[in-house]
Amino acid sequence: MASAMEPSRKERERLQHRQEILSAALQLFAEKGFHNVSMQEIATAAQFATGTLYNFFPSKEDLFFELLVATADAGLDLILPVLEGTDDERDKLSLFIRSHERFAREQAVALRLYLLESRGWCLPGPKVEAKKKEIDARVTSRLSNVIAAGIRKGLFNDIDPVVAAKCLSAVLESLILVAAEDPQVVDLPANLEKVEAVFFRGLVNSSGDKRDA
Amino acid sequence: MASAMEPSRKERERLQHRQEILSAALQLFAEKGFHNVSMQEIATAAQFATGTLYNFFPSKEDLFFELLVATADAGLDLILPVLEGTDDERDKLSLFIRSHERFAREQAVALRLYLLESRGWCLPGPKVEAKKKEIDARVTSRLSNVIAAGIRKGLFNDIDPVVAAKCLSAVLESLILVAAEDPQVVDLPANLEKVEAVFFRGLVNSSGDKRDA
DNA sequence: GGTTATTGTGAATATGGATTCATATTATGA
DNA sequence: TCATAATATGAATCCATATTCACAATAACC
Repeated sequence: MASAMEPSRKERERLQHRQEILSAALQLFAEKGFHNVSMQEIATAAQFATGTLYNFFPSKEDLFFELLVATADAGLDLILPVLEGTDDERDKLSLFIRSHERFAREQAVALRLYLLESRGWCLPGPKVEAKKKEIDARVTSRLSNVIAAGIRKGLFNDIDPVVAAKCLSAVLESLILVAAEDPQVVDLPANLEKVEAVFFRGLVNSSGDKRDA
Repeated sequence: MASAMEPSRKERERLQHRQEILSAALQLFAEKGFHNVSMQEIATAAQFATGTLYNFFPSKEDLFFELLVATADAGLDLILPVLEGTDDERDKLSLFIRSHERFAREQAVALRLYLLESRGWCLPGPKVEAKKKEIDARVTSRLSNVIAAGIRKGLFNDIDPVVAAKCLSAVLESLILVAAEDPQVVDLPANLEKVEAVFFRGLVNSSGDKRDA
């Protein structure tokens, strides 16, 4: 048996199979939603037998939850980092908004999974509920911190940062969701710019004076 | 048999029964979502036998669809009228935003039904899809017309009216949905005011000059 | 009261799909 | 090559629930 260092070929293969199942499931869930995809379907798509799925995941719901967590975390890792650093808060927000384009492009499928299920009401389970709230809290908190900092520096108008943060993320989510439905039709970058315009002419203090902190 | 004028008692009773079924179903669907409510449950709640439901509605999906249409239309009738008239566009938008409080209060249940299902992905059926788009189009079109008018009059900054409209409705939907989940915790009127602040400082031309059309 | 039409009933049926498990296949190590 | 363990298989099981339908209750009309 291999040491703990190097995963044996067998272990790697197992992981690989696991990934293949997850990947097939992701495609299907994102396209049709939890309730409209059967384990049969997933198995067929992943080129396994039905029973095999249960060697990897105790239930359909667990399989789904694992996907949800993975995709949500990956998404956040793509979006949240631009809010770090000590840059100008306007730049951060602008970057944040624009980063949703890459997000939508690179993770269209994962995104659909996350947004569609997290907004709707298809799943029971306190696990999902909890995860959803955790994600929401993470985004809102980072975003509102940035906005609050901007307000302190006099870059932004004095507006409730939490409400502003929620507004912004609601808008971005809805925009991205529409864009994910038919990417050809929607010009996401252009729309993101327009959203930025809407919010910035609201948030940015129009008289050019800065107090600076 | 009664004339076409006066619905007979029998007819009225039948309508009444129908309403009772619809009402029970609304409560349940709004609370648990389409897939997590059984016809048994609805029948029990409405104090009928399972089979009786099928004397009124050909299928579970039809029952649901009927509710969706009814509640959506009622909601729109509550919200859209404030956008009519020749008032000041700022007032109209302000009223529009504030009218969501009444909406949330008076139609909390219907609202949950509509928002939860329309955002998620629980239902198949092109009928539902179509209705959803129709509703969305109605709201966006009225709203963006008002914004465009405001822009022409110099009341608002020159921002893409359609995008602005979509932003606003996305924000209001999300706010209302959260408020519907636990009405005690969320101070909806206060939040609506804050949303108004966010949007208005963005939309309202901060230099006080009006061009007027 | 008896006859017929309408409406309600709920057990029985049908279906879809998640989960299980006895078996087959494949890998591992001697 | 054989014995054993690990995986994979997919038909069979089980369950939930939408839908049906033969029958019962009720109302309408004579």
